[in-house]
Amino acid sequence: MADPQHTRDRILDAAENLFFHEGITTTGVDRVAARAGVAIVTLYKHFGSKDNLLREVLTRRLHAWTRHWDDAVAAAPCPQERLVAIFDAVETFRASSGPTQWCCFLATASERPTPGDGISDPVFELIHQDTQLVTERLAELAREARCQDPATVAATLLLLYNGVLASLLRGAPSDPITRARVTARLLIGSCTDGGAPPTTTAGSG
Amino acid sequence: MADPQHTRDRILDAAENLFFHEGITTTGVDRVAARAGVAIVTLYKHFGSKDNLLREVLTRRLHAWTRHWDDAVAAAPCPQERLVAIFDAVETFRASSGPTQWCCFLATASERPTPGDGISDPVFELIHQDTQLVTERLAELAREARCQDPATVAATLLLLYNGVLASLLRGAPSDPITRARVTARLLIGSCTDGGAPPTTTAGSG
DNA sequence: GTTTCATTGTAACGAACGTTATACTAGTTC
DNA sequence: GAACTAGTATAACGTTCGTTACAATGAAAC
Repeated sequence: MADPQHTRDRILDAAENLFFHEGITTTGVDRVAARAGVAIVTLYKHFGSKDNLLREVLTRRLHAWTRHWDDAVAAAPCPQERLVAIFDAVETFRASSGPTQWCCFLATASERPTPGDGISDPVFELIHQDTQLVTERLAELAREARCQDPATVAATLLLLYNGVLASLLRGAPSDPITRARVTARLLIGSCTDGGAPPTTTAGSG
Repeated sequence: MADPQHTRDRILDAAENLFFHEGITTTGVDRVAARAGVAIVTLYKHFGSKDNLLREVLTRRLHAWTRHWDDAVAAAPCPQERLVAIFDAVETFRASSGPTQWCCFLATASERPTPGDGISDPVFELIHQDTQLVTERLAELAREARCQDPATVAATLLLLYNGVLASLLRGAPSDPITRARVTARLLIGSCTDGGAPPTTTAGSG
């Protein structure tokens, strides 16, 4: 036994599952420890506090999400499809990370009191970091796809992306990822010079 | 003094503001009472429990939202715009209900552990009720607007609607309501008989 | 074989929270 | 003025939660 990294990962896994399945405040540290199969003391030796644990969960998740998105973009056949690849990434990410029902960053933001005035909350920093990552990257991909107005396209795709995340929480519409893909292609097709957009968008489901 | 209805409303206002600004679990009953300017005992005389208070807050909010949406639909000049009116309703609803940052139903769902098995949670019933209301109504409006595939149009509008709510929480994109309106019109124009939409035909997923 | 390291079990502290009981005040109604 | 109503103030109970202290176990390192 005694592999610190393995223990650490198990705790992070348990926290991620519980926090974003049952709520962060609702989930006690004891339940996280129990789920991970470790003692509470071990959890505190590794992370120091619940808030710190949450921070590390979000950090890990941000990295994992970025990796999934990178892969999806790399796998896309053309610049237009690279823009849509964000929805493929949501799909594979969800498939890989188990039954986490929805976006950890939005869930955290909704549960947490907004930090007042000049106070900087490291957790909110992470949420903002996630938002900025998605925003900037979409704009960059939109430029590469030669959209007439990359900023607008990026904003609309971000809207669709947020819609997918919230829909997965709400349970409706039933297949938001497919809907987002179809809508995104329609949008991209209507605003790029190059192309007669494909008339059939059966897609790479 | 001594107007029970007024007291009741004040408590509901305070609860709505605090619950969906700082989180439900995070907000204590004492803070709600203090914000409403009433004693904790009065709060319990009126609502019996925190969970019951939350239920009534959500109920009132669902009714208010429905009314706003009704008005927006009634004010729209044509069937196509009646479909888009949901986004006008979000705008006026937000303007009227103060700085509540985001959809109370989604926030509640994200904070609350999913009820297991056959257990029925009245709060989750309300959330589901909200989802169903929006879904059915959008489908009905889509039929009235003579969309080729009303169900698909409704699903996409629901996706955009969810996107608006999540975007308002996240703070990006900056003006999600306008973005949603533009996207919705593009979508509706591309699938109704009447208009001369862009050449793309949205595949039926 | 002692030291070191990762981990465990138990117990407890202090704070916050949901909730209730008791006793009290002020206005309304008859 | 008695009865009723709406609300207040204070205190407390039981629970849960985040966190820490203490003593102990077992495996690897030298």
